[in-house]
Parts: sequence; C-alpha cells; structure tokens
Amino acid sequence: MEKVVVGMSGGVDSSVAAYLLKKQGYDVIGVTMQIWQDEDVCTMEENGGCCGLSAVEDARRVAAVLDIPYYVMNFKQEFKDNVMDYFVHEYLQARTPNPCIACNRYVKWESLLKRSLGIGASFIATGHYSRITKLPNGRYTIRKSVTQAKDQTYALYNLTQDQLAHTLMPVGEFAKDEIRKIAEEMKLPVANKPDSQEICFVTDNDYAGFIKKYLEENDLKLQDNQSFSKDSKPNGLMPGNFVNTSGEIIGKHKGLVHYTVGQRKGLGLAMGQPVFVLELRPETNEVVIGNANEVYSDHLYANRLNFMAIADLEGEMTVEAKIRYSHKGARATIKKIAEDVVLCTFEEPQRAITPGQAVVFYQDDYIIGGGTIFTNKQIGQSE
RNA sequence: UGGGCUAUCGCCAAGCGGUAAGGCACAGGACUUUGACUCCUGCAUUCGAUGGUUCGAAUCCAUCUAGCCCAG
Repeated sequence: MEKVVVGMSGGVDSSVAAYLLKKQGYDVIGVTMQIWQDEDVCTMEENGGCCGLSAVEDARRVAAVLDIPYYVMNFKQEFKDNVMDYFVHEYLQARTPNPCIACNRYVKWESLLKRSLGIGASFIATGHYSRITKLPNGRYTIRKSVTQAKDQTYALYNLTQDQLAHTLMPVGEFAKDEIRKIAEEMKLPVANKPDSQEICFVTDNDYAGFIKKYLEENDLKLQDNQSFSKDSKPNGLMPGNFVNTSGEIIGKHKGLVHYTVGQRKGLGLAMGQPVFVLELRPETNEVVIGNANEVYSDHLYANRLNFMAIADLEGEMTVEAKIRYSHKGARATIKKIAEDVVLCTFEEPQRAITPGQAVVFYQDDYIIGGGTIFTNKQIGQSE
C-alpha cells in the first residue's frame, strides 16, 4: 500500500480528501501543519456560539473517525521565513503579496512534501479544488476543478514537476456541495464548518497594524536582510501625498502599506466621484489617484516564472491569463522578452493589474505556467 | 463698518412657502482560502444665530455673526 500524507486543516475539504484516499486504498496519514498559531485557535461554532474547537482538535477528531494515524507537525519557522516575512517585505516595497501562493510553494510543498517523503510516504495530498494530470508531452500540470467557482489552481502555479509527481488532490473531481454531502454521510465532525477566508495570520484584517507590529517585533532581523531599508527609501509606513495623474497633490495618505492598486475604500478622498489607486510610487512615497476608467491596462510584465505544461516558453503563445485569485481570466498573448521575464498583452484592457500579484496562464483548463507581476508600465520608460 | 455676494450632513450640492434630493466620504453587512473590486443597508426632526410674518418657512422680513468680492 502506498503511503500518503494528507495535510489536514481541520476543514471540510481536507477531511474529505483524507476519506477519499483511504477509500481508494492508500495508507493515509493525517497531518496538521502548525504554522503560526501560538496555541490553539478558537473558532466559533455556527450554531452554539461557544468557543470550542481548534483546527488541531477538529482534524484529530476527523482522523479518529476515519481511523487513520494523525500527527501535528511544526512548520512555524518555515512559515515565518517564507510567508510572513515575504508578506511584510512586499508591502514595504509597495507591492501587494499573495501569501497563499507563498505558503503553498514553500510550506506545503517544499517543506511538508520533503518531510513526508522522509517518513516513507510516496505522496502528499491536500483538499484543494484542483486536479493534477499528466499531458501527452509527459509533463504534469494542474487542471481547474470541476467547479469553476471553487477553483484553486491559481494559487498552485508554482509547483514543480517533481512536486506534482508526488501530489494528490482528490477533491478537485467534486463540487463543493458534493464534498459537504460526503462529509455528512461519513459523519465527519466538520461537515458543516464554514469555509475559511481572509489571510489566516492576520486575524483582525488590519494589515497595516500587523505589519507595524511585526516590524517592531522583528525589526533588526528584517532590516539586515533587506537592501531597501539602507537606501533611505520610504519605509511604507510614512505618510505621504495622494497625487492625481497630473502630479497635483490632492491629499495626504497614511503610508504606502495601506493601499493597493485598484483600491477605492479607505482613501478618505471626497472628489465627487469614486476615485481609485492607480499606482504606488515608493521612490516618492506617492499614491497616484484616478477615476474608474484609468485603472485599466492592457499589458504586464512578470518574472519569477514557473512553467508547468511546457518546459519553457518559446515564441508567442495565446493563453487565458488570470491576474488575481478571483479574476475570470482574459485572453492574452505571452512572450518571453528576457530570461525570466514575460510580456503578457491582453486583448482587452484589464482592471487593476497589481505588482506583487501572480499572473497565471491557462490553455483550455490547465495551467501553462505563471509568474509574479512586477509592472504594467512600459519597461525601460522612466517617467 | 462705502457697495455687492454667500451661508443646507465631514466634502460638493439640490431646494425658490407646504413640511430636507443626489454624489463623494464614512460605518456596518454580503461576497471572497490573498490584497482589492462589486453589491446591500445606514448616514441632517434639521437648513450660520436670534427674533418676526404665516395654518405652515431652509425657503419671506429684520437684526446679528462668519466668509468672499469690489472699492479704500
């Protein structure tokens, strides 16, 4: 029997994943990754309203019902180094990170997979709504789940061929309501647990406050690894000016970390019409403001590329490109213009192309590859 | 202190005697396994102040206060 380690979050999806794999005949081991919690995190139960079950307790109970071995593994250091540090650094550099992508890549796959292989497992499995398939060209890629609404492939574009060869995602073949139904039929204790949301380690949704506190608690270490802090650049927490596209000052902002491209709320600017963040300028500590139709752009440049369905990008390719988790995707052509730099040109301008976010390229329903958006300005053109 | 104008929600702004539009901002909620976007709901018993005329005034009158403009 092949051994598989299932990453169990205590939620419905990963619980059902464990069940499905056991049913398929795998030797299933349940593991919960301890990543940032100081201790057990309380979650509100939907009906009772009492503060009771922690993620670990939930997962443990599910494992008991399924009669599989269960462990808690500590990944706090990996999570801090690769997700929380990254998250803070990106914001300080006026970019908008996607911590889930970093967590998947570094913590769930690089770390959990390695440790799992170390204890004799052949695979790791997760509760993602995605499907891994092998293409005729021999390469592995990730296909969108059967339910588009729950598709999670966007956050997984970074996985390598080797990682994919050792990964199972049984939930991707099902719709969300089917998963809940299975959970109910199997009497899994988490069948009615609400879906998770928001960034897991910023529980109060106050990113700026989190960053500030994080810096205070970690400042020296962070400063040492970061070149930007030596350049006397604004640290992202300094107030500065809102400017319009003509450069006129139209207000005062609270610090770059409070803003992201496309943002409308929280600007405190009463311009008579809704206004949006067009661009963050760390060099001058300015936030550029414009109206709704000025936040569209028809191209972007991405780096830190990972290709999945193809070994590398040669020439031009027509794809469907997603520029954020909830983006429906848009037709675009991609072309490498340098080593590790792709120019992605959309047929129709897209709203709020944001540096720091990932762009993922699809063909049909599977991932070609993806990268990190670093600008939607013309390269080589300084303003 | 010679003349003229304006004062309505945090900002802009309808209203012109019949019992306070709207936009922006803001707050709360929904959506969302990233940030955003979007959607829904809420948001002036009160119209610079004080008197007066009217059945009834933000709307008319008087005085005061504040700001602006033109003349000094």
